[in-house]
Amino acid sequence: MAYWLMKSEPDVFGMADLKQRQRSLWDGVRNYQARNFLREMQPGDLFFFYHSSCPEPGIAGVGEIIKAAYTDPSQFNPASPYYDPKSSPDKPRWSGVDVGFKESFVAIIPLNILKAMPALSELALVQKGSRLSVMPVSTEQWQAIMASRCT
DNA sequence: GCCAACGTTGGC
DNA sequence: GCCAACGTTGGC
Repeated sequence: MAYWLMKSEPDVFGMADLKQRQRSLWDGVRNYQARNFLREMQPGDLFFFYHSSCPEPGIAGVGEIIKAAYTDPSQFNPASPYYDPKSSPDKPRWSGVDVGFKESFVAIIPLNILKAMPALSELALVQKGSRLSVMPVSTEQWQAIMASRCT
């Protein structure tokens, strides 16, 4: 079992949306490093749901990987913002995973708090200039974040 | 809205 | 293979 962190803009898809729908395809990842992490995910893995590009950036809760990576259909849909004309069905570029709702935090753990935690100094999220939207989280990092949330 | 940092593209 | 130009991310 592995731990991860995934970013999403809550205006597009946030923790509240996952809570309401309980299960969803996590699509639209268009970065090779992030995609490769998606492909490593296994059912039962847990991830932090991070809200980006919003008034209160931070970790909003926990989700679970329900289904391992498969072809992200949005890459073939010209009407989708995630459309990739250079991808073809016989050689798809991009993958998505199915995720499920686990826990919505009482309060978002804000980015500035995460940045101040010594246990997270190696986490890409808090490193200057990092834009990686899917990243692995170590057991120690996971426990440090879980211990810092409001209950 | 600004802008630093990054990833990708494409000419050479 | 280099690297300038461009588009995007994402915090502030």
